[in-house]
Amino acid sequence: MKSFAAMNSASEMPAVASLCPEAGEVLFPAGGSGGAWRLERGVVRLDTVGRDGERQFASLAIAGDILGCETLLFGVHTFQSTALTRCVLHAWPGGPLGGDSLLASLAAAQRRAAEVVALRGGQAVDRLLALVRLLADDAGRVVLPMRQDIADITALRFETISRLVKRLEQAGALRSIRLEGVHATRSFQVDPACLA
Amino acid sequence: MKSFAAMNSASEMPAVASLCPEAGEVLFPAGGSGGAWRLERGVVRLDTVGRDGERQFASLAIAGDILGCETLLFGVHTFQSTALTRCVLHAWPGGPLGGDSLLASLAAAQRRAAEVVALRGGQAVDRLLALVRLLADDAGRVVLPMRQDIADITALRFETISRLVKRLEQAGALRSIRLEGVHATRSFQVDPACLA
DNA sequence: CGAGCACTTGATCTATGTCAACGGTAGTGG
DNA sequence: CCACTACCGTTGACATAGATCAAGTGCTCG
Repeated sequence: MKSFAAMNSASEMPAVASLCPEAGEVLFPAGGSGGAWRLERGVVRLDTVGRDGERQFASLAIAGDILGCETLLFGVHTFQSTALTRCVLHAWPGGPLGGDSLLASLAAAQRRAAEVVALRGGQAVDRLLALVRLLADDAGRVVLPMRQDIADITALRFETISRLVKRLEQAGALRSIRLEGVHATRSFQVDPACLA
Repeated sequence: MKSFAAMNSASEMPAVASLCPEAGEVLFPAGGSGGAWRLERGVVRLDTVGRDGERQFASLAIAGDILGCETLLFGVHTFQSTALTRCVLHAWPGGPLGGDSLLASLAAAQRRAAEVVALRGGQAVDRLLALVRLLADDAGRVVLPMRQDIADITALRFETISRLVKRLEQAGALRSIRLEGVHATRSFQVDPACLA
């Protein structure tokens, strides 16, 4: 399977400086090259991939996170990355790579990892709400990944996620909104009381 | 914020060059200073700490992992670290800090984080076995953390862990052994078939 | 020798998983 | 524009892994 990045870099001689994948697209396969990127907008899941191709959720990247930092050392991606919503990425680092930006990236990765770990413990509703909080923008709007991806992230089942989202909607914690180019069941206005 | 270069100067080197905490000891409180350390032996849990002092499991460090890398940038620890078994740590880095060692540390942290995430999904027995595999040494011996800590790591309950350990013992997957200075219920020889 | 933990074990409950059928939406091709 | 088709999501009935509650037991260390 050709990756999004491969298709783009192959056709354009100068290395591309930004990517705009759609939801569902594989950005980089595990073991492939592709350099490091800063995720400007959107949500990306990282997975480990077994020999038989089965993928296991490993981590989450959201706006501001660095993807593929390890390629600067090994040349290849440790994880497979898949866009869960429409994304925007820029090549990273823009300028010369300093120790400080690496350290900042490391610290951010650790904090993100801790958040992902927290998404997999406790009551099911709380996990879903924690994810919603993580993905909501300043205005309290969220574009959720599809039910199955939420399930993979939270270690629950997609039927459970479906029921919980409905319950939160009926409780007024989420209000469905329509956003251009986004599946109707995935974009919500979050009740302010549920945030922070 | 202190710079990368400033933290590298001789005046900022830690006074102590190694630590040997016992199981249960808090190594560094969240928000405290203490520099970076390489965990040579043992297991350490990292927790986020709320205002009311409640701690939430965030990650795990095992032999070879770097603790408190972020102090090189921020000067303080992001997480509270607690020894789960007897440990040995050395100040890190020993020599001058290169970009490569930072990158290697970042890559290692990401892989460790993915493993921790995996410990919180799937059937309870499989999670416990995955942890055992993670902690076992080359000879197939493990010193497990206490039941409650295993429960925190795997997002299960200590009663469940207790039952599972017993079940694995009765199935022959684990055989209790006695090690000097280790609680009798925590050291095991792992059946080779369970590893790899 | 006694106190305090850590661990074990049993009985019972329930949140979530599982299975199965259906419904809606978005994209496709006529 | 409409019909077709694949997904994706919803919903119900039922099953069960693991949680919860409640006694005990037995290390370990003072």
